[in-house]
Amino acid sequence: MSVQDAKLIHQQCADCPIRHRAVCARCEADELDRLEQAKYYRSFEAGQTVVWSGDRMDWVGSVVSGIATLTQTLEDGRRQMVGLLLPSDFVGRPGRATAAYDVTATTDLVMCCFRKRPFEDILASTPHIAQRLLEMTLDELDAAREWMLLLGRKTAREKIASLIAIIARRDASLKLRRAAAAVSFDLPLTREAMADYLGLTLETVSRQMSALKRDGVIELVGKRGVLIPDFDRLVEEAGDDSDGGFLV
Amino acid sequence: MSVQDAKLIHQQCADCPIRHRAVCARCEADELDRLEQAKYYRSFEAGQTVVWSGDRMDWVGSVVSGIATLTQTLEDGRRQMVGLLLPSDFVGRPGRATAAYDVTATTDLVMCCFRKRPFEDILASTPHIAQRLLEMTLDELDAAREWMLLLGRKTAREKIASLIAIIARRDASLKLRRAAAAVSFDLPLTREAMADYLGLTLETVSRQMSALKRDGVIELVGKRGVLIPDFDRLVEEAGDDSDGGFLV
DNA sequence: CCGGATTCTTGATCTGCGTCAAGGTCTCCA
DNA sequence: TGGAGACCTTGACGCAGATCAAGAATCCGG
Repeated sequence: MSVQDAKLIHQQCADCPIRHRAVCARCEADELDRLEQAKYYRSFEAGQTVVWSGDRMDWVGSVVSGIATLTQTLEDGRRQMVGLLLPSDFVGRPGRATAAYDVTATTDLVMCCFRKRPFEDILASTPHIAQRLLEMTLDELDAAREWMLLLGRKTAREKIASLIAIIARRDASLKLRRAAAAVSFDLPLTREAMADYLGLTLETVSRQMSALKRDGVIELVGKRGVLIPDFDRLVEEAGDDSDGGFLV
Repeated sequence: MSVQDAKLIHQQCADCPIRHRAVCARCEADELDRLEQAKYYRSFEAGQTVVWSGDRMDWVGSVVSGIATLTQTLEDGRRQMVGLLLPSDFVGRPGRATAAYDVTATTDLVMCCFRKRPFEDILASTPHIAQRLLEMTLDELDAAREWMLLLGRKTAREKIASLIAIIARRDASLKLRRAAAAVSFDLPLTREAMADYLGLTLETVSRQMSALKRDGVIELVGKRGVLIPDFDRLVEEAGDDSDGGFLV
């Protein structure tokens, strides 16, 4: 997808906190212009690193198209993914100079960015954006906490089922919603990335995928394709308490 | 500690987002009064449940004194703690009607509460509070992500060392700070609560505490008391990448 | 359509932590 | 001060998932 196409999508995206014109109906015209001037787009190829943890990061932004991940690494190389960024998700923290996590594009990626200083000014002067950002941050916090339950207490099989359910839910968010029909989609993550997300090894991920396939919970088409014949069955395997909620 | 004492502390607490008079220098007097009227204090005994997950929750609040925990539970009883609430920490989510987690007092606890509706009005009309809340929520999100790394990738020993380091850091936050002197304090959590926090069993927690003691990393005085002869050594055992950061 | 690189699957074996079980210790209250 | 109950420690054993090691499927450029 080209940056131009992505910008077009961006115009239509209702959730992105950075789409200022839509968010803020009350702002002064010159304020709007200031904001639009500060805005710029950046694109990355699949696999590229957007920023490394600890790097200076003088911008904030949101994902326009594609998928990115946030990961932390221990010095001996153990890696844990701590966030999955989808279109409209926000990256960067007002009031912090350096990146706290590695940000990596797992697919081709387009982001909409602001230099941090102007953005902070805007944040201070237009309450809507701070409030919208607060809401989004609270959602992320809920997602992170749901994920803590997964990491701390679920079995490998439950973890895999949870991840597939989560991806299915929002990949197919419109189609699905309790439609009993089978759902299919492509996993946007390698086995290794799944392992990093779930706190498992790549081998265990593969084994449990195979097990779920053997038990008829999912079907695999090629490497990345997944078909879910019975979504409720999958959710059951995920062992979710709160009906699965809506992670990320 | 009595509610009166706690209120007194509350007056002095600079971090609490709810201490409106201190936070907002620009508000109108009648707005202040409206806020102060809506405010009330509640106290709980150690072990009491503040709210159950799923319960209607028509208030928000912040901890004045004592410690509370947020936990999630799978239907078969597996429990994971997802938050530790210390004085000044905020509970409840503007724009949500029911509690998402069990909130439990682990020590005697005093909270400062607002009915949700008035609080939301105030939030909408006074940007400072939304911004302060955003900042706090971002901090919590960082803490949650650090915790995801711990849950997903650290060994039992590293988990214990991390938890002790975290508690030490902010329990002794003033005294410590690279002071080479030994630090000692009381754990505010039972072994079971520690296990729920770390995604371990109570037995494993106990075993690893003993192991750390045997290896001279910590000393135990009574059940709850901990003494850390060499803080850097402890941090090393925690395996932390980013110098341990500052969790919660 | 071929060959190399990546990514994924599967098997064998090992091990850290969970589980089950039996005491021991601290605390609190009479 | 002593006894009951909550809380903690330690041991023996088993198993889920990690680790080590081959292959097999898929992708991709030539």
